[in-house]
Amino acid sequence: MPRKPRPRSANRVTLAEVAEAVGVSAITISRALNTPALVAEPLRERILDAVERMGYVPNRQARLLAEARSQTVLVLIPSLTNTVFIDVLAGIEAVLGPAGYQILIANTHYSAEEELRLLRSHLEYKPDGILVSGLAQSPDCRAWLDRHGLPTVHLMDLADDGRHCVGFSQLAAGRALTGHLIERGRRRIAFMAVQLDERTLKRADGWRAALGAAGLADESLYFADPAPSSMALGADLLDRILAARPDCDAVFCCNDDLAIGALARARRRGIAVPERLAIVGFNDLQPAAWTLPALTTVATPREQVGRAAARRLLDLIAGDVTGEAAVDLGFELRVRESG
Amino acid sequence: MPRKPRPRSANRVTLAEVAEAVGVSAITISRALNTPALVAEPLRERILDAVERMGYVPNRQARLLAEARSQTVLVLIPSLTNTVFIDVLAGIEAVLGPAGYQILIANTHYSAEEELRLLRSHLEYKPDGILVSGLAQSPDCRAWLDRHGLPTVHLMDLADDGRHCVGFSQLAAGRALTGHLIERGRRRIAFMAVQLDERTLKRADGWRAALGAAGLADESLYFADPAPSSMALGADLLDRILAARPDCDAVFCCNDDLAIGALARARRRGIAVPERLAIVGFNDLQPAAWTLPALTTVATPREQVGRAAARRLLDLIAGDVTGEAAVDLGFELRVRESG
DNA sequence: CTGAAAGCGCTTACAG
DNA sequence: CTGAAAGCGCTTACAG
Repeated sequence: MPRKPRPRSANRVTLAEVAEAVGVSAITISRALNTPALVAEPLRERILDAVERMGYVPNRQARLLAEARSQTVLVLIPSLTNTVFIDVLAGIEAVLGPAGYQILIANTHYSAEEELRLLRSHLEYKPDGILVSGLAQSPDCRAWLDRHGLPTVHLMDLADDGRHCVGFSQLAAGRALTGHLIERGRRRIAFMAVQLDERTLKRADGWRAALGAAGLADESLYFADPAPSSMALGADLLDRILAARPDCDAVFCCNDDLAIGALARARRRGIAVPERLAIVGFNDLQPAAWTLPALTTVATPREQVGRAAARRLLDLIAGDVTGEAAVDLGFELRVRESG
Repeated sequence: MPRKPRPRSANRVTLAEVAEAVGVSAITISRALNTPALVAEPLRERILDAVERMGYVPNRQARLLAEARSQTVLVLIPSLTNTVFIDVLAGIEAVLGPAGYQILIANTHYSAEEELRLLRSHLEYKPDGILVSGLAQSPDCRAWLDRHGLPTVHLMDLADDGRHCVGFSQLAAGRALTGHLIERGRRRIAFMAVQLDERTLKRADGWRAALGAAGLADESLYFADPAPSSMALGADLLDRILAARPDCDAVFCCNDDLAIGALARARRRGIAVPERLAIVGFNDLQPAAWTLPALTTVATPREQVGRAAARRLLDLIAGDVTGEAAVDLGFELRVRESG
């Protein structure tokens, strides 16, 4: 019994309709479009004319279903407003776009529950692979990834448990920046932590390691706030730090936004930077080079991470699992004027 | 003749396989998942158990195809690195995500050819609607949109030709900011234009209108560079402007990034801002409030534009075409210290 | 409450 | 060079 025809949206011309119009079978239309060499010249022209005239646009959903593939990659990132991930995304797009993949972006808003929810719902798109930023997935999330055996590459950090990842050592970067401050003679170096995601915590561990090695460890110089990062928060936290520890001579802000806010507040308060107080950031986003004094920070290879991770994922999808699991792209100290 | 089975990727459990395992028909599994009320309690439990145990994840491609809908919205934006569009995207996501839509982001890189190419290829996803930023699509692009009769909402600007759009008047904003500078006694106000997209050109028209009305028109104060925007470019253009017009007493930078670069350069050169030279930006991005002196600029309702446009699109998709075609969300002068 | 049939719009072998 | 048949994995009516 034929089902009742459902209303289709305007202009949803199908292959069958083009076929009927031209007077050939659907598969010939398909071939004229996908493997034109297999269709005789004059017929092909008539078909392409009809396609143009009728405004036919192939239905990708149907094609992918028939081909039993999705040509889709899922990208799980914790934030869209954080420039760091935009840069990573740009790198991913630069590699995956030309490779014909559709990128599905899921914003987890730094929440483990959101992450699991988004992962589960987006698995329905049957992605060929997944790019995840951060290694701090909930155990549930990891279980799902493992279970579905989907090629997965982690972004922006390094793991040593065999998971594929492309990034750099957040801990080493935190240690290096702190080491630089120590070398410059700073002795009471505060750490300003916000958001408190895995990467921030590792930078803090690096700060602890460097302070410990120099005999300067002082946990009362650790200032944490779980709120999302912003310049305003950096300014406010600077006030809190100086109120609690007026003897502090340097502040390691866990990212550039905080540092820019802290720097502005310090200057408004008439605190000499870097003479009286060093202020350093992390990431080397564009504005870091344009503050006065220019910000000392750590440059992170964000776009390269995106590109390398995308390439790695394409390899994994193709079944090539050779090579190191963890790809370290390093980081660079950018010593400018603020510390 | 049955076709040869193609290899399916690991863990691609299908509805039919779950059905076989449970010993019922596929449709019953589908019902247990989508309309559980229609399946008897004990059977439903057995089914959900099997689904969980087998790690079944429905194939959205197949579902959407069967339902003859896509539940997808295409978003065409000119840039991902420009924070303006990230904010708009966040607003779109906030509305469309909860509504169950998948957002397909296509980055046109400010290129009309890219735009047309991306539009054509993404039409294959049969989106239910389109969100486009800017009104400057190529005629080809507009022809495609018209022809396919897809619900479309334009972002961040206003049109008067009946197209649906949500934004504000770029021209009026440019005029207002220039008017403010004139009121403050500036007489030789330069305009720094980059990228030269439609929105920038309209801001420049606003600048011209305000200067003209005050009898201050001077086209030699218009400085344009088609290069992409950056703080470094803002700094360089400031040098060029001052070299050509050392008598200039204000610079209207067509966006905040340029203004931040120009401001930094001016201060490095020892030029007093705003006393000797006013420098103003556009958009009121986060850093604008944290420069020294703080940047005078125009606040634009980016996230609200995203939200309102998404809601508008949902209405259009639902067939509701009542209401004004152009929704003006306005802008706000943010007078700070730099001009 | 459960199922057999048909269909969504395409592509992949296999014939001819 | 072109086509009839079967299938991708799901859902929608219609029966019972």
